[in-house]
Amino acid sequence: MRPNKRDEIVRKALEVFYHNGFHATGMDLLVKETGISKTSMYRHFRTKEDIILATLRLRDENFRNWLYRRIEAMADTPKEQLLAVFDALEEWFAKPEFRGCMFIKASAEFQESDHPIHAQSAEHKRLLGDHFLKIARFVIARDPEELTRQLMILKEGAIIMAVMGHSDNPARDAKSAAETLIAAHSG
Amino acid sequence: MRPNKRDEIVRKALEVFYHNGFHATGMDLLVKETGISKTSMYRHFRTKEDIILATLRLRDENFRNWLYRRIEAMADTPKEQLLAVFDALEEWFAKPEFRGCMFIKASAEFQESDHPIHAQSAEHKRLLGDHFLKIARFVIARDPEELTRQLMILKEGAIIMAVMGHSDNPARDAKSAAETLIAAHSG
DNA sequence: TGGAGTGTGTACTGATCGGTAACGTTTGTG
DNA sequence: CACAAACGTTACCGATCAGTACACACTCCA
Repeated sequence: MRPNKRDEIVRKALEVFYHNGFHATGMDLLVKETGISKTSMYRHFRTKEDIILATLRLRDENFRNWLYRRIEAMADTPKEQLLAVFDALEEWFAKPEFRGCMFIKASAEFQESDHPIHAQSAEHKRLLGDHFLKIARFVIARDPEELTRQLMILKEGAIIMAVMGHSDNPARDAKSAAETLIAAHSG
Repeated sequence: MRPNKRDEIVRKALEVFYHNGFHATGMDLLVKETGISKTSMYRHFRTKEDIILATLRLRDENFRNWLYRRIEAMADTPKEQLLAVFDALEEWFAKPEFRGCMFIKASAEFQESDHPIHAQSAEHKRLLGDHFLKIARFVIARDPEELTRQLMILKEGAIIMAVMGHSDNPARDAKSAAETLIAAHSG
């Protein structure tokens, strides 16, 4: 079997789009940065938009897998796992390649809510929320949905503050807030 | 005095950039949407980037003035004012022209942290945080800085969830979280 | 009255946009 | 070995990008 060129395109394009932005990355730059010919790209994908969608699918898979496994590795109980989300965020923010959430940026560049790219970004957040909710059901009995929505708000807010804010450690702030909220919901 | 054309450009360009995005808005579209000639724009501004920066300055002024006055009108005590931020957010999210936070979008499209547009967006968040901190000092004595950072996280997170999320009312979720946090910090 | 300053409209620049055509080369497989 | 699919290279397409040049109209003020 030949090494899968399509996957290679998606893998490399992901890095370029994440680092450079979507509109700001032209196909010529994509060719230069990935070292893959334009002919090859358009043999596997109809349009630039299709490439973007494929990178977002890969990013969704990579990020959710990483986060889920990370919080499982760091914590034993469901409650500790919910809090470990913010420890994982802290690790993410510290990575040198950290450039914010790719889906927030995608939905910022493609704003119409019925646009495929926007819809797919929203889907990523929905899947994350579903996973958190499953865990939250083990932690509290009354209104785990509200707690989950609030934890999502903390997570997204921490990401924004990590990109734009002046706070040293938004993940730690968010985690201590999460501790308070979980305690309040449990009481 | 002639009516100030420069201000008119900034006012109208603000709407177009906010609705359409920065990279996605070309100068020709800007001319069409604003009804102002390209010659006139380049007489008042050297580059498109200068126009963007001017729109962000106006947006910062408009938004902060609106928010500050709104929470003053809605609440008497400092604690109620901090919570009224989220009532104001709810009003904002409900506006038909709501398209998320212009500064989050700007910093998503211009990612380099030393880019003037990115820096100006971060400055907006800093000014907001400073204002919240002044109020928070009246509410709690111990670590108002941390509470402020957490409220900022809630605010930014609520905006993201309003744009991408599936929750009905992220502002309400954020507000109830803020109530819990303030109570915890006060106790 | 007559510039100076400000505005519009149109046409233009070179560069870049997303995407394609043609052609030769490599590579896995029958 | 032979063939076909996959790949790279190069050149190209029309459209659009940010920005400029030029001719002309209006208004203010000396």
